[in-house]
Amino acid sequence: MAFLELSEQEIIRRKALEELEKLGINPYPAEKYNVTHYSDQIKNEFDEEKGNLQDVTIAGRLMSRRIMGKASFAELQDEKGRIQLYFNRDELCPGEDKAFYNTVFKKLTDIGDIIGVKGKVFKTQMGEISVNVSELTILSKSLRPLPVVKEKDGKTYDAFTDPDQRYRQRYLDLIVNAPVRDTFKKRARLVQTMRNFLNDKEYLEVETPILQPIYGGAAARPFKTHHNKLDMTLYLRIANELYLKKLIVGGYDGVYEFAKDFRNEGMSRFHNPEFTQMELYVAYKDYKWMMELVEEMVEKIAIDLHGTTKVQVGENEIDFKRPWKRFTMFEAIEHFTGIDISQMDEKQLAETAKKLNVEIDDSMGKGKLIDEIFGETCEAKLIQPTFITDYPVEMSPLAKKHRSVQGLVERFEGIVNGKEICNAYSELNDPVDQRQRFEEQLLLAKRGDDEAMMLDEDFLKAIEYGMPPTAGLGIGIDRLAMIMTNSNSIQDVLFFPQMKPEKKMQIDPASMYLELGIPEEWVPVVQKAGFPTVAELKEANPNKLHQQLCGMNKKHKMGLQNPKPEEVKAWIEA
RNA sequence: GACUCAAUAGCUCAGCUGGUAGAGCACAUCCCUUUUAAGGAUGGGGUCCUGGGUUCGAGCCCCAGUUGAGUCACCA
Repeated sequence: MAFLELSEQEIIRRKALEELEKLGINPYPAEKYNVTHYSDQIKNEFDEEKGNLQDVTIAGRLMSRRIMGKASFAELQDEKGRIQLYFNRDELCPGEDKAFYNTVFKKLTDIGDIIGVKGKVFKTQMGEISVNVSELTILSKSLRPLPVVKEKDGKTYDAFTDPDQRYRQRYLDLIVNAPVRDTFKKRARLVQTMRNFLNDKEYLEVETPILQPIYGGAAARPFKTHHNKLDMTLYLRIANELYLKKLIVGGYDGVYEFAKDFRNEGMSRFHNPEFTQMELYVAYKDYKWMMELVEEMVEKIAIDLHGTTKVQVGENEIDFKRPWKRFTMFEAIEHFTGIDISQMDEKQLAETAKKLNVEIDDSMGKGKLIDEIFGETCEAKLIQPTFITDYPVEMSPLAKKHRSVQGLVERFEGIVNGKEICNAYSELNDPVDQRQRFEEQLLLAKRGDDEAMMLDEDFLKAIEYGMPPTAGLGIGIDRLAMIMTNSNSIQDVLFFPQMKPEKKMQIDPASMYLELGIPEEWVPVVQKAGFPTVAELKEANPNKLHQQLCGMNKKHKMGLQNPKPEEVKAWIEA
């Protein structure tokens, strides 16, 4: 009953599929197809004077067709780009029988089909390098029409832009919007550069559990799940910090992991429930050393991706050239507000926050207040890469106390384009202090902070055996990818960002209709008539339904035998 | 979670004060020179997001819902 749910264009394509099969052409052949060239290679290597590339085979998706009698032009898109194809009837069909050109190519091939062509490269009168096709193979017939996007001089016509469709059907976005493919290549390159950089330093890439009995290492709400056999609650990790530090205890001097983390929080253009973070821990180092590593690594990524340290992000040109600006948190606040809060107590901080229109509540301790003031007054103004150092101890239960300033820890965040991209500490390796900090977190939790950390005995046990002084880093790969690809939303650097499921119309299976005595061929017609469920059918007016069904039979020329009115009545009353 | 905006043909979008649903591309038919957003002519295609309401009459007005986007909140 295809015509009831398919669009006209889909029906036409299905018919073309049948026609191909009738002609003995398999629209989905099993054999491998020997591709010799990519589109970009042909465009780069072809030399009219040399007359090279006289026998090439390429494969890809047909993106446009211009048919003019016995000559046609088409565009083929492969992974590397697009190239024009030229089809000439008499060259494609040298003999008497021109059916292959007239029928198979002209009628049964559509935009979106995956095809392979063999031919010789030449330059058209318009000067475009093209392949003169002598052999055409259909490799996969496309049954749905593709959005058609056209381009001229960098101007795009009828762009495929609906974000809902682009994210839910990312493959379409990738087929039709070339810059999207490039964004994800850049993201892959970014990860590769980072990995090479760390491997060159002989740090060990490791994997640690995603399902964790106690979540920790960050301030966030987790996803909760359940293991049936063990009958226990498990959490999807919010960070992998504590496991990586256990590996430092175990004697590796440098470990890192590209980790998918999961946080059960709101979504926005900067937040997806699952996101990727690279965490790195290096023994015998401190946070100052780590700052230099971050600068060097990110600068290298910028150069690798763009050939320069300067990257255009929205309206800002960001320069990742070392060294980056450095501010302590108190300096930054003083710089942007003119207020020195370094000596204030909790009460004074709360008053200052109010004065600066920073929203606060009673659950906030001294550290949280300072953090809020910073977040409100400074963060968005830090466009060029900047390190903010020396955070209040209350906000950083896993960081080592500052070597010279009371009440602070040795911590820094890297801020670029007004957003945090990384977070690092001199790791706390004093087990007595660590236990105390966890206990303070418990107090915060009692005060109402639902992101306070849980006390992790297992982790404490590990560092009680002794962990070397260690520098640790977490760097947000998605955020960094956004900056490096000039993407406005995290959804643009994730292939499949989290989306709400589309609400599907409920449809009862055909068997339920058959039980009512409805002939099989009429079931989809009844459903299409506005009764997708048996329950709804039970409410129908039999006379009206009967007329509706006969009407549809006529309109769609289905050629079915109309049911009698009493039969329709019997279905409804069955 | 709050507020604002959006949803119409396969795609991009018009649609006046409430009165017979439109364009470009895509698709089909016919003709046709190596064309460049690209040949020409003709034609078909709609659950106007869903469900209610107001009205003689709703794509348009009102209410509720679905999905998306933006801003804010939480957060990396």
